[in-house]
Amino acid sequence: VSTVRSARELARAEITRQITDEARRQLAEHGAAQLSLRAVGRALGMVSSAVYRYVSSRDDLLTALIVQAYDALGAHTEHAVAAAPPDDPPARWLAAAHAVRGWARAHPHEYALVYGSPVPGYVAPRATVPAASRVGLALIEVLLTAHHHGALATSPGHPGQAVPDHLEPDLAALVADLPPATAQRAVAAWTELFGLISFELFGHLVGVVADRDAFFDAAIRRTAHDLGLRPPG
Amino acid sequence: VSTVRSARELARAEITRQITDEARRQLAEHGAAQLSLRAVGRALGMVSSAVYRYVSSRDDLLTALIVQAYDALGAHTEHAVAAAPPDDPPARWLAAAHAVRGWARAHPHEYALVYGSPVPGYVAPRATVPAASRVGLALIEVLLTAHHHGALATSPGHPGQAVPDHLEPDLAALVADLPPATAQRAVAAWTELFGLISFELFGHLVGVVADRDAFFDAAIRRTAHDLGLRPPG
DNA sequence: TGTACATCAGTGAACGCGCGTTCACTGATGTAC
DNA sequence: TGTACATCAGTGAACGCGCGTTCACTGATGTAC
Repeated sequence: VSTVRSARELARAEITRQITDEARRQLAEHGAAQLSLRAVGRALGMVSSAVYRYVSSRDDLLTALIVQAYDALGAHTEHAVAAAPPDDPPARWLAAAHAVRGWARAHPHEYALVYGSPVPGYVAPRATVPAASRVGLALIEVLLTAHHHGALATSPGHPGQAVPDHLEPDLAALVADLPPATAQRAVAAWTELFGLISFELFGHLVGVVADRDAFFDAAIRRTAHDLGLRPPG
Repeated sequence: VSTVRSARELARAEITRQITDEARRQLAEHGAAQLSLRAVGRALGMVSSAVYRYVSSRDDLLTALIVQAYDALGAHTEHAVAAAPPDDPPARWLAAAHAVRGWARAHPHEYALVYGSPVPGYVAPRATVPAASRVGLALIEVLLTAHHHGALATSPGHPGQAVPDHLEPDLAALVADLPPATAQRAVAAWTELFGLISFELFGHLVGVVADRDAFFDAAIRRTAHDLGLRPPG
């Protein structure tokens, strides 16, 4: 009985998937501003009002795409870290950074959707938070693992300067094991990573940086070093 | 005779100014996507087609706003640097950084217009380049002045590692006097600065950083130190 | 100083477009007895 | 196994909106003699 029942449910799930797939395709091609429910329906051969059986509003669809983009980027980054040499902390950090950049360059409009200017009138629901956190958590995991293996040099910082805690409690708890100066640096490194990628994708390196690959790689290596990550041996 | 002639020209200049002013007001309030020639005309009490006497297209108006935003940010930053203690390089760097952040927070939509996701279908003409360069040039000037006054510690970098040149020739010439490692770091510091601000304005620090002012200040101080900038005495 | 002409600002209507969303409806698919 | 009913997917038309841009036009402002 439950199989029969799920026949309709399966069809429903399948068409919902087709709708978000097509929406993602149009997002990738034309950007978030051009995304319209009518166009999605048209591409799937259904009348615009039919789309409303599956999606309650345009914002609803946008939210789905945002979560999917965060998840795709997060998964891509996690896999890259997992594939890096486990006992080489700087290599793991670099793998994460290059994974983020690689995904962003391959999906510029999806990247812009989540890391560019906020869509006017749209407020991201809390449901997006876990997906949005994956890259940050992957980076923290690299640092924590290095620290637990004793592969984290104590961050120099300003000699003798106290490190106040600017972070939110939840995050502070996550990085409690790290030296405070390293934790602060790590958040800055995280923003620098996305700053580099956004500047590249949004055209601000034109006339500034000639060799983007090498520049990015050098910047990230320097950051990894400044964070205290050291290769084995 | 030329005064009479310029009567009409003055009127023209005045109304052109009113149009861009109103456009900027609407940009600040609703964002670039909501900016429309019709709405601007309406607010000024003119019919939409009349606006075309002064502006050749919507893209034309957008370009004007972009240039004005870059110029406003650039001028604000330059003044802040000029007002900082001239013999204190880190203080000058911090003044520049805080000026950029202050302007961005005061004009979030204008900031998003130039540093957020590119407007779909819009291609910035070359005319925007000089205005867009002003913040970067201000930062370079701080470094060069410090260097010429011997207030720039040699950047540690990776010991013994050669520093390849990833920069475009025009920029490389500008920073030719700086140690290569410092120049490379400086470009990364420039992207980090905007990365920090974009993350703050675009909502990515929610749940991450509690005290944004202190976090930003600490990050920029660290960067200034890493760049080799040292206070006098 | 006055007149004929050219320039320009602003009007109002229109073209053509696409959008999000609603609503009453037809048919098909599933459910209960 | 068969019938009466409920659920749901998809249709087609419509509402109401706003946009960028063009075009023939009226009147006012400036120019040349």
